[in-house]
Amino acid sequence: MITLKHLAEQLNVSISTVSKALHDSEEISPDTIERVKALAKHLNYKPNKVAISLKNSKTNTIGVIIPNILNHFFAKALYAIEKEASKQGYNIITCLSNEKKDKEMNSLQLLSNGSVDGFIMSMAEESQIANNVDHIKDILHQNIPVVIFDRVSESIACDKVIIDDFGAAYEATKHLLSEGRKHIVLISNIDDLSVGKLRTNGYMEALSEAANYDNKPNVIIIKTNDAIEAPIEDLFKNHPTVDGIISIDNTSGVVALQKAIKLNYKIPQDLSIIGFSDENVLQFTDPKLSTISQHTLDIGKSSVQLLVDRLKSKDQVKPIIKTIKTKLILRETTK
Amino acid sequence: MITLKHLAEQLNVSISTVSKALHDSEEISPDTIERVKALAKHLNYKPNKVAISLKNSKTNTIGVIIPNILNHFFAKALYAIEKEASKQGYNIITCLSNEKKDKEMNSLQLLSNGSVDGFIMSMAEESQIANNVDHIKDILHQNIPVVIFDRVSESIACDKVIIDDFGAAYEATKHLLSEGRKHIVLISNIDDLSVGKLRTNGYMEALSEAANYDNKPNVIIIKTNDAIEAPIEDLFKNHPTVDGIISIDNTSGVVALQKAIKLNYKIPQDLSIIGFSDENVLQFTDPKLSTISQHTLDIGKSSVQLLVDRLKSKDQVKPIIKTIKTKLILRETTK
DNA sequence: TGCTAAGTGTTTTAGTGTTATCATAATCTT
DNA sequence: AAGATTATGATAACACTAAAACACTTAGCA
Repeated sequence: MITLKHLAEQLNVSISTVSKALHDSEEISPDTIERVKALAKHLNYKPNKVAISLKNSKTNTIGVIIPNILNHFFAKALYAIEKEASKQGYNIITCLSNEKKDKEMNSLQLLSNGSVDGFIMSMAEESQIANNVDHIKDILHQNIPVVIFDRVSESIACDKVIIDDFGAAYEATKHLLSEGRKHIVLISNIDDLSVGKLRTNGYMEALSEAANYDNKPNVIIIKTNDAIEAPIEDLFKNHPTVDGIISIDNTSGVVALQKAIKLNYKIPQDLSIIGFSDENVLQFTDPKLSTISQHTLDIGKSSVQLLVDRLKSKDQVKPIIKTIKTKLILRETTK
Repeated sequence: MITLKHLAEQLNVSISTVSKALHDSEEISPDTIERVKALAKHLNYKPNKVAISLKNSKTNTIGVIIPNILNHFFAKALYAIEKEASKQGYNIITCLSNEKKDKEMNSLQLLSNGSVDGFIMSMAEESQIANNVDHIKDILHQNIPVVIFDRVSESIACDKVIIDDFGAAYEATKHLLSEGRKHIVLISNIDDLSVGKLRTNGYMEALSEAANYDNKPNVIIIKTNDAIEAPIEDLFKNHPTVDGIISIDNTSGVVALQKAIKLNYKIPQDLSIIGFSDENVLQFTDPKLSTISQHTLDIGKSSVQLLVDRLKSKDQVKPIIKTIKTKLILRETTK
């Protein structure tokens, strides 16, 4: 690795002269600047990032903690985070908590030793179920900024990026009601998560406000590691009259669609289905699934922007909560 | 941030003493060691990673360059890489080339300034089409180790992790032939990639070896950004007698399955379909897609192991090419 | 003309946090 | 009292940069 020292020795000048020359300092003669730059280019000199980080006490690196990269929502969020971070001159160190609180805690601890300037994260399922957030508060106490997106906790005072989960499910339910649906079921395999509960509440509220809706709310909860298919098959067996399904996670909707097709439901004539997710590989279903789009790219981008703003501002601004608009996208599984 | 200096001042000892005490040096008295450790723990001292990296000229960080994180194969590879790296005490800096050669080159350049000890990457589509690999060779010339997985180039001499693409497609084709299929079509939307070409060759070879197979090979190539659905609909329209489909990417197989169901093909009686990919969300199709599993977790894990070995060994071992076994997994879309 | 003041281009020094090496002082053996 | 042992401290090095110091030249002015 070429260093300032190498350049200085070859040019018979001091290290600082080289440093200043490379920074186009006014103090250095044009001639020297030129000679230094020529040699630097010739030897493909690159300033050592580690040394600069040490000097400046900042790394221009963001720690990103993702609960589950195999979940398309998080893959897309990571995509957006990387893109915006890169644009702003930051690298990202990626950690995958795999929904484990211990791994999440470990990653925060390991990177809070000067490795990163701040964190962007979404909470692991385990942390969220137990509302176990002390490890995150620890980081904040060390004055390392944290931005949490999607899966947040009210007990942490930091910047957050969320969507209006309640409103999104409320709107989707309203839509099915407006289609004249009489038996609307909600399917969730994320009931343990904050966002899951909020979305369920939105569904409940919309139904309770509906004047001429006679059926009781029907929420089918699928536990995290259970098979998705069996409960959905049971649903169609026990309640063949179901005519509206809202899936509030990003897989059960597509499973419901597959099963309904297999059982010869006419979609959307007999049955409407609304999923929850950005467009993704599931778009290849036929008919195409109507979904609530979370605008995942905006979520990722906003998270980076909040963090970068926080890193740049010296004075303590109080926590900002940014809500990203969702959009009900009607494709072919709704009337 | 708490430093050795802080501890030293508070304890009225020198910085070296503190450092030694924290490392359980024999030179330091048990009493002092205890006092130092107590205070360190109390103040939550963590050795500054950046300073240690500077001192040791190594970062324990791996740069990972992924062509497309929205592709399930790469998401899973990243998952495996992160897991193994974490186990071996390395962090990963993730860069997404988004199939662009420029972004790939940029990431390599930006991180080759001491930010990472080595790279794990899979080549961007652009780089691979043009066999544009000088930027990767540059890194190798700087003595920074690189491991390339899946999408490789023969003109680069470095460690690689690949699968037997030819053999995998050959075996799958053989299987369909053994089912007595008479019109086997191959669908590919990765014809520009090295792996795509190899897989296609495997299919061709298997067919050419088949004694009583009368149809010509039929390869449907879908260009990267084109819609997948139209060519597949055309296939069924123009060749309704198709009775075997091999998809060598990880999406077209599931689209073919959807379309076939819609057209009332009985699967697998009338038509067998084999996809190419690990299990993923697509497992929710009904019937379940038979696939060639790439053992993506092994690919990621092996990549990390090769890199770590390379980083640890002083002497130049010549490049290692590791081939991961694939497995034909027969589910419900094959007889 | 001679002195100071200002300007120019460079080097020296110090500091970022850590650790390895060498030095030193105090205590203990013999 | 010389030598060994024990505990601690000082220094240098990693690569870099900001600030201070240093020569040297030139300009301004009595």
